[in-house]
Amino acid sequence: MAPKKDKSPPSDPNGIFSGMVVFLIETGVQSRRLQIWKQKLVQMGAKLEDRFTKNVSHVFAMDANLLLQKLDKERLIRAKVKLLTYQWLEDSLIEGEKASEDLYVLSLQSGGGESLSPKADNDGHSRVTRKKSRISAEDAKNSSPRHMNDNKERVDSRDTKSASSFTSRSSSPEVTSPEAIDSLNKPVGTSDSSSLYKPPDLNRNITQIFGKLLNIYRALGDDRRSFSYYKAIPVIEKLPFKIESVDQVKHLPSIGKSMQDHIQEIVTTGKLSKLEHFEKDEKVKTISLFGEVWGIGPATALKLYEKGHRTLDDLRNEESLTHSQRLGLKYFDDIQTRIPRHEVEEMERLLQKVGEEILPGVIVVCGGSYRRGKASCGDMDIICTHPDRKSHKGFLPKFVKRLKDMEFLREDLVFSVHSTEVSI
DNA sequence: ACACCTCACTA
DNA sequence: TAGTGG
DNA sequence: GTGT
Repeated sequence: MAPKKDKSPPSDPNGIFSGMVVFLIETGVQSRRLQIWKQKLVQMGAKLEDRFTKNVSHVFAMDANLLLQKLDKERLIRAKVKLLTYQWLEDSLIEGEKASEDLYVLSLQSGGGESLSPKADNDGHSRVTRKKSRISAEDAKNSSPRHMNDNKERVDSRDTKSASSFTSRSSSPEVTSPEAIDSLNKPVGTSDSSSLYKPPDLNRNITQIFGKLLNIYRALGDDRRSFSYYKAIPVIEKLPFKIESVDQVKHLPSIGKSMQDHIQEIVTTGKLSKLEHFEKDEKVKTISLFGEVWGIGPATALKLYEKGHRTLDDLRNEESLTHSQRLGLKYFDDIQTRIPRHEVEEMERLLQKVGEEILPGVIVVCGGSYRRGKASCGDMDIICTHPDRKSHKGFLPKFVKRLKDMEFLREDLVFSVHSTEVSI
Protein backbone atom coordinates (compact mmCIF):
# COMPACT_ATOMS: atom_id res chain seq x y z
CA MET A 1 0.00 0.00 0.00
CA ALA A 2 1.09 3.54 -0.25
CA PRO A 3 3.36 2.87 -3.15
CA LYS A 4 4.56 6.42 -3.27
CA LYS A 5 6.66 7.43 -0.40
CA ASP A 6 10.21 7.78 -1.44
CA LYS A 7 9.69 11.17 -2.99
CA SER A 8 11.13 13.90 -0.86
CA PRO A 9 7.94 15.91 -0.68
CA PRO A 10 5.24 13.46 0.30
CA SER A 11 2.51 15.22 -1.61
CA ASP A 12 -0.46 15.27 0.65
CA PRO A 13 -3.74 14.75 -1.17
CA ASN A 14 -5.47 16.32 1.77
CA GLY A 15 -3.12 19.27 1.99
CA ILE A 16 -4.52 22.74 2.13
CA PHE A 17 -3.65 23.30 -1.52
CA SER A 18 -5.07 20.08 -2.84
CA GLY A 19 -7.02 20.47 -6.01
CA MET A 20 -5.11 23.52 -7.11
CA VAL A 21 -3.31 23.47 -10.43
CA VAL A 22 -0.73 26.17 -10.28
CA PHE A 23 1.30 28.13 -12.75
CA LEU A 24 3.96 30.45 -11.40
CA ILE A 25 5.23 33.66 -12.94
CA GLU A 26 8.79 33.43 -11.76
CA THR A 27 9.86 36.87 -12.83
CA GLY A 28 11.13 38.96 -10.01
CA VAL A 29 11.17 36.17 -7.49
CA GLN A 30 14.24 35.23 -5.60
CA SER A 31 15.17 31.75 -6.72
CA ARG A 32 15.59 30.45 -3.23
CA ARG A 33 12.13 31.56 -2.26
CA LEU A 34 10.66 30.25 -5.44
CA GLN A 35 12.13 26.89 -4.65
CA ILE A 36 10.53 26.86 -1.24
CA TRP A 37 7.17 27.88 -2.59
CA LYS A 38 7.21 25.17 -5.21
CA GLN A 39 8.10 22.60 -2.63
CA LYS A 40 5.37 23.73 -0.26
CA LEU A 41 2.76 23.83 -2.96
CA VAL A 42 3.45 20.29 -3.99
CA GLN A 43 3.80 19.16 -0.42
CA MET A 44 0.40 20.57 0.44
CA GLY A 45 -1.37 18.93 -2.44
CA ALA A 46 -1.11 21.36 -5.33
CA LYS A 47 -0.09 20.39 -8.82
CA LEU A 48 2.51 22.48 -10.59
CA GLU A 49 2.32 23.28 -14.29
CA ASP A 50 5.32 24.49 -16.20
CA ARG A 51 3.13 26.00 -18.86
CA PHE A 52 -0.08 27.98 -18.79
CA THR A 53 -2.37 25.18 -19.79
CA LYS A 54 -6.10 25.24 -19.46
CA ASN A 55 -5.90 22.97 -16.49
CA VAL A 56 -4.41 25.77 -14.50
CA SER A 57 -6.66 27.04 -11.74
CA HIS A 58 -4.32 29.50 -10.08
CA VAL A 59 -1.61 31.82 -11.31
CA PHE A 60 0.78 33.51 -8.94
CA ALA A 61 2.91 36.54 -9.66
CA MET A 62 4.65 39.29 -7.77
CA ASP A 63 2.41 41.88 -9.34
CA ALA A 64 0.09 42.52 -12.23
CA ASN A 65 2.75 43.99 -14.48
CA LEU A 66 5.03 41.03 -14.28
CA LEU A 67 2.05 38.83 -14.87
CA LEU A 68 1.05 40.63 -18.03
CA GLN A 69 4.61 40.50 -19.30
CA LYS A 70 4.33 36.77 -19.45
CA LEU A 71 0.75 36.11 -20.27
CA ASP A 72 -1.77 37.64 -22.56
CA LYS A 73 -4.46 39.60 -20.82
CA GLU A 74 -7.34 38.41 -22.95
CA ARG A 75 -6.28 34.86 -22.49
CA LEU A 76 -6.22 35.26 -18.75
CA ILE A 77 -9.68 36.70 -18.69
CA ARG A 78 -10.98 33.89 -20.84
CA ALA A 79 -9.31 31.26 -18.72
CA LYS A 80 -11.16 32.25 -15.57
CA VAL A 81 -8.26 31.43 -13.35
CA LYS A 82 -7.49 32.92 -9.98
CA LEU A 83 -4.74 35.51 -10.27
CA LEU A 84 -3.09 35.99 -6.94
CA THR A 85 0.00 37.54 -5.48
CA TYR A 86 2.62 35.37 -3.85
CA GLN A 87 1.63 37.07 -0.66
CA TRP A 88 -1.42 34.87 -0.57
CA LEU A 89 0.87 31.88 -0.60
CA GLU A 90 3.02 33.29 2.16
CA ASP A 91 0.08 34.10 4.34
CA SER A 92 -1.61 30.79 3.72
CA LEU A 93 1.52 28.90 4.67
CA ILE A 94 1.82 30.91 7.81
CA GLU A 95 -1.78 30.44 8.80
CA GLY A 96 -1.74 26.82 7.93
CA GLU A 97 -4.85 27.21 5.84
CA LYS A 98 -5.90 28.88 2.69
CA ALA A 99 -6.27 32.59 3.19
CA SER A 100 -9.20 34.47 1.80
CA GLU A 101 -8.31 35.25 -1.79
CA ASP A 102 -10.04 38.58 -1.80
CA LEU A 103 -7.11 40.54 -0.52
CA TYR A 104 -4.62 39.11 -2.96
CA VAL A 105 -6.34 39.24 -6.30
CA LEU A 106 -4.28 40.73 -9.08
CA SER A 107 -6.50 42.99 -11.07
CA LEU A 108 -5.82 43.36 -14.75
CA GLN A 109 -5.98 47.09 -15.01
CA SER A 110 -5.99 48.23 -18.59
CA GLY A 111 -3.65 50.75 -20.13
CA GLY A 112 -0.48 49.13 -19.05
CA GLY A 113 0.89 52.28 -17.54
CA GLU A 114 -0.21 52.89 -13.99
CA SER A 115 -0.70 49.52 -12.46
CA LEU A 116 -0.95 48.88 -8.85
CA SER A 117 2.16 48.38 -6.87
CA PRO A 118 1.09 46.25 -3.96
CA LYS A 119 4.20 47.11 -2.11
CA ALA A 120 3.97 50.35 -0.32
CA ASP A 121 7.24 50.20 1.48
CA ASN A 122 9.25 47.59 -0.27
CA ASP A 123 9.87 44.88 2.24
CA GLY A 124 8.95 41.79 0.40
CA HIS A 125 7.61 40.38 3.53
CA SER A 126 4.52 38.98 4.88
CA ARG A 127 1.96 40.69 6.89
CA VAL A 128 -1.12 38.87 7.77
CA THR A 129 -3.41 39.01 10.60
CA ARG A 130 -3.80 36.05 12.74
CA LYS A 131 -7.36 35.15 13.24
CA LYS A 132 -7.87 34.59 16.86
CA SER A 133 -4.75 34.26 18.84
CA ARG A 134 -6.57 33.39 21.95
CA ILE A 135 -5.57 29.89 22.80
CA SER A 136 -2.21 28.97 24.11
CA ALA A 137 -1.22 31.60 26.58
CA GLU A 138 -4.16 30.72 28.75
CA ASP A 139 -2.49 28.14 30.89
CA ALA A 140 0.99 29.13 30.11
CA LYS A 141 1.02 30.66 33.52
CA ASN A 142 -0.74 27.74 34.99
CA SER A 143 2.51 25.97 34.61
CA SER A 144 0.93 22.61 34.22
CA PRO A 145 -1.09 21.92 31.14
CA ARG A 146 -3.01 19.46 33.14
CA HIS A 147 -4.94 22.09 34.99
CA MET A 148 -6.45 23.67 32.01
CA ASN A 149 -9.85 22.29 32.74
CA ASP A 150 -10.01 23.28 36.31
CA ASN A 151 -12.95 25.29 37.36
CA LYS A 152 -12.22 28.91 37.37
CA GLU A 153 -13.69 31.88 38.96
CA ARG A 154 -13.67 34.93 36.90
CA VAL A 155 -13.62 38.31 38.45
CA ASP A 156 -13.62 41.54 36.66
CA SER A 157 -12.53 44.47 38.65
CA ARG A 158 -14.66 46.54 36.39
CA ASP A 159 -17.87 44.65 36.21
CA THR A 160 -17.92 42.82 39.43
CA LYS A 161 -16.49 45.51 41.53
CA SER A 162 -15.01 48.82 40.91
CA ALA A 163 -11.42 49.32 41.72
CA SER A 164 -11.59 52.96 41.20
CA SER A 165 -9.63 55.67 42.82
CA PHE A 166 -7.13 53.70 44.75
CA THR A 167 -4.72 54.56 42.11
CA SER A 168 -1.19 55.26 42.88
CA ARG A 169 -1.34 57.59 39.98
CA SER A 170 -3.25 60.12 41.95
CA SER A 171 0.02 61.40 43.19
CA SER A 172 1.99 61.00 40.07
CA PRO A 173 1.83 64.13 37.99
CA GLU A 174 1.91 62.74 34.50
CA VAL A 175 1.21 59.40 33.10
CA THR A 176 -0.25 60.09 29.75
CA SER A 177 2.58 59.54 27.40
CA PRO A 178 1.29 57.47 24.55
CA GLU A 179 4.69 57.12 23.03
CA ALA A 180 6.39 56.04 26.17
CA ILE A 181 3.73 53.46 26.69
CA ASP A 182 3.83 52.42 23.14
CA SER A 183 7.46 51.63 23.10
CA LEU A 184 7.05 49.71 26.29
CA ASN A 185 5.70 46.76 24.55
CA LYS A 186 4.80 45.59 21.15
CA PRO A 187 5.40 41.92 21.17
CA VAL A 188 5.46 42.06 17.45
CA GLY A 189 8.79 40.79 16.35
CA THR A 190 10.47 42.04 13.26
CA SER A 191 12.31 38.87 12.64
CA ASP A 192 11.28 37.33 9.39
CA SER A 193 11.66 33.83 10.64
CA SER A 194 8.95 34.43 13.16
CA SER A 195 5.34 33.96 12.33
CA LEU A 196 4.27 37.32 13.64
CA TYR A 197 3.43 40.21 11.44
CA LYS A 198 3.69 43.89 11.47
CA PRO A 199 0.64 45.99 11.05
CA PRO A 200 1.62 48.58 8.47
CA ASP A 201 -1.48 50.54 9.27
CA LEU A 202 -1.68 52.18 5.94
CA ASN A 203 -5.19 53.45 5.35
CA ARG A 204 -5.35 54.69 8.88
CA ASN A 205 -7.12 57.69 7.46
CA ILE A 206 -10.02 55.46 6.62
CA THR A 207 -10.10 53.12 9.60
CA GLN A 208 -9.92 56.03 11.98
CA ILE A 209 -13.01 57.60 10.52
CA PHE A 210 -14.81 54.29 10.39
CA GLY A 211 -13.91 53.76 14.02
CA LYS A 212 -15.62 57.00 14.92
CA LEU A 213 -18.71 56.05 13.00
CA LEU A 214 -18.69 52.72 14.79
CA ASN A 215 -18.75 54.44 18.15
CA ILE A 216 -21.42 56.89 17.13
CA TYR A 217 -23.75 54.24 15.83
CA ARG A 218 -23.21 52.18 18.93
CA ALA A 219 -23.98 55.15 21.13
CA LEU A 220 -27.15 55.70 19.19
CA GLY A 221 -28.11 52.09 19.69
CA ASP A 222 -27.71 51.08 16.09
CA ASP A 223 -25.75 47.96 16.85
CA ARG A 224 -26.27 46.44 13.46
CA ARG A 225 -24.79 49.31 11.61
CA SER A 226 -22.10 49.65 14.20
CA PHE A 227 -21.21 46.01 13.82
CA SER A 228 -20.79 46.48 10.10
CA TYR A 229 -18.04 48.97 10.72
CA TYR A 230 -16.61 46.65 13.31
CA LYS A 231 -16.22 44.04 10.63
CA ALA A 232 -15.08 46.38 7.89
CA ILE A 233 -12.24 47.99 9.82
CA PRO A 234 -10.03 44.92 10.22
CA VAL A 235 -10.54 44.08 6.57
CA ILE A 236 -9.16 47.45 5.61
CA GLU A 237 -6.37 47.22 8.15
CA LYS A 238 -5.21 44.02 6.54
CA LEU A 239 -4.65 45.59 3.16
CA PRO A 240 -0.97 45.58 2.23
CA PHE A 241 -1.34 48.72 0.18
CA LYS A 242 -2.67 52.21 0.55
CA ILE A 243 -6.06 52.64 -0.99
CA GLU A 244 -6.04 55.23 -3.72
CA SER A 245 -8.95 54.14 -5.77
CA VAL A 246 -12.29 52.70 -4.81
CA ASP A 247 -11.67 49.92 -7.31
CA GLN A 248 -9.14 48.42 -4.97
CA VAL A 249 -11.77 47.63 -2.38
CA LYS A 250 -14.61 46.82 -4.69
CA HIS A 251 -14.72 43.14 -3.95
CA LEU A 252 -13.66 43.02 -0.34
CA PRO A 253 -15.94 41.27 2.10
CA SER A 254 -17.92 43.48 4.45
CA ILE A 255 -17.29 46.44 2.21
CA GLY A 256 -20.48 47.20 0.38
CA LYS A 257 -21.84 50.06 -1.62
CA SER A 258 -22.07 52.50 1.24
CA MET A 259 -18.59 51.88 2.58
CA GLN A 260 -17.18 52.15 -0.91
CA ASP A 261 -18.75 55.54 -1.29
CA HIS A 262 -17.29 56.59 2.02
CA ILE A 263 -13.86 55.35 1.08
CA GLN A 264 -14.18 57.15 -2.21
CA GLU A 265 -14.86 60.41 -0.46
CA ILE A 266 -12.09 59.92 2.07
CA VAL A 267 -9.37 59.17 -0.44
CA THR A 268 -10.33 62.13 -2.58
CA THR A 269 -11.20 64.77 -0.02
CA GLY A 270 -9.43 63.42 3.01
CA LYS A 271 -12.55 63.58 5.12
CA LEU A 272 -16.09 62.32 5.41
CA SER A 273 -18.88 64.85 5.44
CA LYS A 274 -21.20 62.34 7.07
CA LEU A 275 -18.91 62.13 10.09
CA GLU A 276 -18.41 65.86 10.27
CA HIS A 277 -22.13 66.25 10.28
CA PHE A 278 -22.44 63.80 13.16
CA GLU A 279 -19.72 65.48 15.16
CA LYS A 280 -21.46 68.80 14.81
CA ASP A 281 -24.83 67.46 15.85
CA GLU A 282 -25.75 68.48 19.38
CA LYS A 283 -27.88 65.43 19.93
CA VAL A 284 -25.25 63.00 18.73
CA LYS A 285 -22.54 64.68 20.78
CA THR A 286 -24.61 64.63 23.95
CA ILE A 287 -25.82 61.08 23.61
CA SER A 288 -22.31 59.90 22.87
CA LEU A 289 -21.05 61.62 25.98
CA PHE A 290 -23.76 60.25 28.25
CA GLY A 291 -23.20 56.82 26.82
CA GLU A 292 -19.66 56.88 28.12
CA VAL A 293 -20.99 56.80 31.66
CA TRP A 294 -20.95 53.31 33.07
CA GLY A 295 -24.53 52.11 33.28
CA ILE A 296 -25.93 54.50 30.74
CA GLY A 297 -26.67 53.05 27.34
CA PRO A 298 -28.37 54.35 24.21
CA ALA A 299 -31.86 54.27 25.67
CA THR A 300 -31.08 56.10 28.87
CA ALA A 301 -28.83 58.56 27.12
CA LEU A 302 -31.65 59.49 24.80
CA LYS A 303 -34.11 59.95 27.64
CA LEU A 304 -31.68 62.17 29.49
CA TYR A 305 -31.11 64.20 26.37
CA GLU A 306 -34.83 64.64 25.87
CA LYS A 307 -35.14 65.79 29.44
CA GLY A 308 -32.94 68.66 28.47
CA HIS A 309 -29.64 67.51 29.93
CA ARG A 310 -26.51 68.44 28.02
CA THR A 311 -23.54 68.01 30.31
CA LEU A 312 -22.35 65.51 32.90
CA ASP A 313 -22.95 68.13 35.56
CA ASP A 314 -26.57 68.29 34.52
CA LEU A 315 -26.82 64.61 35.29
CA ARG A 316 -25.65 64.96 38.85
CA ASN A 317 -28.99 66.51 39.70
CA GLU A 318 -30.98 63.87 37.89
CA GLU A 319 -33.14 61.83 40.23
CA SER A 320 -33.79 58.88 37.99
CA LEU A 321 -30.24 57.59 37.87
CA THR A 322 -29.63 54.11 39.19
CA HIS A 323 -26.98 53.30 41.74
CA SER A 324 -24.63 52.03 39.06
CA GLN A 325 -25.10 55.12 36.97
CA ARG A 326 -24.34 57.40 39.90
CA LEU A 327 -21.15 55.53 40.53
CA GLY A 328 -20.37 55.73 36.85
CA LEU A 329 -20.78 59.46 37.07
CA LYS A 330 -18.85 59.81 40.31
CA TYR A 331 -15.91 57.88 38.95
CA PHE A 332 -16.26 59.01 35.37
CA ASP A 333 -12.69 60.23 35.03
CA ASP A 334 -11.21 57.31 36.90
CA ILE A 335 -12.99 54.78 34.80
CA GLN A 336 -12.08 56.67 31.67
CA THR A 337 -8.42 56.66 32.61
CA ARG A 338 -6.45 53.78 31.29
CA ILE A 339 -4.18 51.86 33.60
CA PRO A 340 -0.50 51.67 32.68
CA ARG A 341 0.65 48.15 32.14
CA HIS A 342 3.18 48.22 34.91
CA GLU A 343 0.48 49.13 37.41
CA VAL A 344 -1.58 46.19 36.33
CA GLU A 345 1.47 44.06 36.81
CA GLU A 346 1.86 45.48 40.27
CA MET A 347 -1.72 44.75 41.18
CA GLU A 348 -1.48 41.24 39.81
CA ARG A 349 1.33 40.54 42.25
CA LEU A 350 -0.62 42.08 45.09
CA LEU A 351 -3.72 40.07 44.28
CA GLN A 352 -1.71 36.88 44.00
CA LYS A 353 -0.23 37.56 47.42
CA VAL A 354 -3.55 38.29 49.07
CA GLY A 355 -5.14 35.31 47.41
CA GLU A 356 -2.40 33.09 48.73
CA GLU A 357 -3.17 34.23 52.26
CA ILE A 358 -6.77 33.21 51.96
CA LEU A 359 -6.26 30.03 50.02
CA PRO A 360 -2.75 28.62 49.82
CA GLY A 361 -1.97 27.35 46.37
CA VAL A 362 -4.49 29.54 44.61
CA ILE A 363 -3.35 30.98 41.34
CA VAL A 364 -4.34 34.52 40.48
CA VAL A 365 -3.43 35.82 37.07
CA CYS A 366 -4.42 38.65 34.83
CA GLY A 367 -6.26 38.11 31.61
CA GLY A 368 -7.85 40.40 29.10
CA SER A 369 -5.98 43.24 27.53
CA TYR A 370 -3.08 42.75 29.90
CA ARG A 371 -2.54 39.21 28.80
CA ARG A 372 -2.77 40.34 25.23
CA GLY A 373 0.21 42.54 25.83
CA LYS A 374 -1.44 45.93 25.69
CA ALA A 375 0.58 48.86 26.95
CA SER A 376 -2.32 50.09 28.98
CA CYS A 377 -5.54 48.54 30.09
CA GLY A 378 -9.03 49.88 30.46
CA ASP A 379 -9.82 47.39 33.15
CA MET A 380 -8.37 44.37 34.83
CA ASP A 381 -9.56 40.85 34.26
CA ILE A 382 -8.35 38.31 36.74
CA ILE A 383 -8.63 34.57 36.75
CA CYS A 384 -8.45 32.54 39.93
CA THR A 385 -7.70 28.85 39.80
CA HIS A 386 -6.47 26.13 42.04
CA PRO A 387 -4.47 23.07 41.10
CA ASP A 388 -6.59 20.74 43.20
CA ARG A 389 -9.58 21.70 41.12
CA LYS A 390 -11.98 22.25 43.98
CA SER A 391 -10.54 24.52 46.61
CA HIS A 392 -11.48 27.50 44.52
CA LYS A 393 -15.12 27.01 45.42
CA GLY A 394 -16.17 29.70 47.79
CA PHE A 395 -12.92 31.47 47.33
CA LEU A 396 -14.21 34.45 45.42
CA PRO A 397 -16.57 35.83 48.09
CA LYS A 398 -13.84 35.66 50.69
CA PHE A 399 -11.36 37.16 48.29
CA VAL A 400 -13.68 40.02 47.50
CA LYS A 401 -14.43 40.69 51.13
CA ARG A 402 -10.77 40.69 51.98
CA LEU A 403 -10.02 43.14 49.20
CA LYS A 404 -12.79 45.38 50.39
CA ASP A 405 -11.51 45.27 53.96
CA MET A 406 -8.12 46.39 52.84
CA GLU A 407 -9.81 49.01 50.71
CA PHE A 408 -8.48 47.71 47.47
CA LEU A 409 -12.08 47.51 46.38
CA ARG A 410 -14.41 50.27 47.37
CA GLU A 411 -17.62 50.10 45.44
CA ASP A 412 -19.73 47.57 43.62
CA LEU A 413 -20.83 48.52 40.16
CA VAL A 414 -22.59 45.22 40.15
CA PHE A 415 -22.47 42.47 42.64
CA SER A 416 -22.64 39.02 41.23
CA VAL A 417 -23.58 36.11 43.40
CA HIS A 418 -23.85 33.35 40.89
CA SER A 419 -21.09 33.97 38.49
CA THR A 420 -18.68 32.81 41.15
CA GLU A 421 -19.40 29.35 39.98
CA VAL A 422 -18.51 29.80 36.38
CA SER A 423 -16.58 26.93 35.06
CA ILE A 424 -14.80 26.63 31.81
C1' DA B 1 -37.07 40.35 3.49
C1' DC B 2 -34.37 38.90 7.06
C1' DA B 3 -30.37 37.62 9.94
C1' DC B 4 -26.29 39.60 12.08
C1' DC B 5 -24.14 36.85 19.32
C1' DT B 6 -24.73 35.72 24.57
C1' DC B 7 -26.39 36.11 29.03
C1' DA B 8 -26.38 37.34 33.95
C1' DC B 9 -27.74 41.19 36.53
C1' DT B 10 -30.57 45.47 37.80
C1' DA B 11 -34.68 47.99 38.47
C1' DT C 1 -39.13 42.76 30.64
C1' DA C 2 -36.17 46.60 28.95
C1' DG C 3 -31.62 48.13 29.38
C1' DT C 4 -26.70 47.38 29.95
C1' DG C 5 -21.99 45.61 29.75
C1' DG C 6 -17.77 43.44 26.78
C1' DG D 1 -24.44 48.59 6.88
C1' DT D 2 -23.53 43.85 4.63
C1' DG D 3 -24.67 39.41 2.94
C1' DT D 4 -27.92 35.69 1.59
